[in-house]
Amino acid sequence: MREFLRTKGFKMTPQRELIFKSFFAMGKHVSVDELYDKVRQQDSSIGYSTVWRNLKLICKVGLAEEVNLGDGVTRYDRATETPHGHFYCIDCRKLTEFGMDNIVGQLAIISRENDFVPSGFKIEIQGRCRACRDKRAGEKTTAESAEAQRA
Amino acid sequence: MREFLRTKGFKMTPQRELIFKSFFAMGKHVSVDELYDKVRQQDSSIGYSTVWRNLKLICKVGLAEEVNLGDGVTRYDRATETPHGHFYCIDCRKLTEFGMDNIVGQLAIISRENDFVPSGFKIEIQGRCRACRDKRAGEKTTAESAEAQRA
DNA sequence: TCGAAATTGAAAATCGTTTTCAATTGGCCG
DNA sequence: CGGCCAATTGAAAACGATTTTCAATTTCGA
Ligand SMILES: [Mn+2]
Ligand SMILES: [Mn+2]
Ligand SMILES: [Zn+2]
Ligand SMILES: [Zn+2]
Repeated sequence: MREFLRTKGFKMTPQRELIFKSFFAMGKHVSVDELYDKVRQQDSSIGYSTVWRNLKLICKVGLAEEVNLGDGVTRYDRATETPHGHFYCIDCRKLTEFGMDNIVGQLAIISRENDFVPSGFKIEIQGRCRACRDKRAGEKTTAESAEAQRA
Repeated sequence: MREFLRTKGFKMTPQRELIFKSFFAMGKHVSVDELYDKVRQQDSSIGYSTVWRNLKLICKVGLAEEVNLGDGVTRYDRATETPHGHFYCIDCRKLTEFGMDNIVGQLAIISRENDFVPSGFKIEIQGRCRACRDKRAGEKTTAESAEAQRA
């Protein structure tokens, strides 16, 4: 890692090392805050901006990319060998992944047909995960059928 | 329109009427600022928050939906009969649309296979549009081949 | 017409992101 | 080894789009 960064003109520091390690140790779709908290457990002197900057760096060198779901927080997703799409539960906001190898071909075709040179594909499927559907079903029978405020 | 809103429990006002009219008269993917400017040309007394609130309302009643591209501004896209995806040019940030009827079937299948009940699909293809590619080509030959700063 | 509920506009509050700046550190060079 | 310069860090402030607050006004059904 140190070497990898050096070739790109970046230096290694204790903070950076801890941040990188922690990021890759955590699950996918990590927010700055989440990583900040995590890192703080090891070294409470690390600043927020350092975490943020290194997350940006991780993206810049191609090891991750930002995921934006319109809910106000940017999440960082480790780069994967094969592209994947996201299921975004509109209730619990959990992200789940799925492969999209079969679809990528079609997206490439569509791009070509539209004289567009693609560099990346994003597929997001919104809906409800099993857990939230079950929870809803339970609540609906129990509670009144009045207006359920739009989640 | 007035009637449509009334049935949903909303009132009509001069401001609202102008905002709705203007929104649907403008092209797709309108931001609050853009609509605000547009509306102001007709009635310079309308407040920013009123425009914002009505844009939200338009979404709430299903006539449009927010589009988030991670560039900091939320855009509002008129609801279309058939779902469509977006080409997002990483140079000029222009959005172009494409139909995705053929792909929706597959996304539905993928969802079912993953025990996820979908309510919406989003496909975003990032890359470069023809205009920006041509522009780049021109610049590259003219200028030096030094490090092109990552756009 | 009356009044409750919705709407409006200005201003302020939010809040995640990004920048600033002085101090510190990493690592290449001699 | 030192020394030096660019990179990095941390705290704090700046940003900026979004959202809320609140008093005043308006809508529309009873
Ligand atoms: Mn992912
Ligand atoms: Mn669109
Ligand atoms: Zn869920
Ligand atoms: Zn372009």
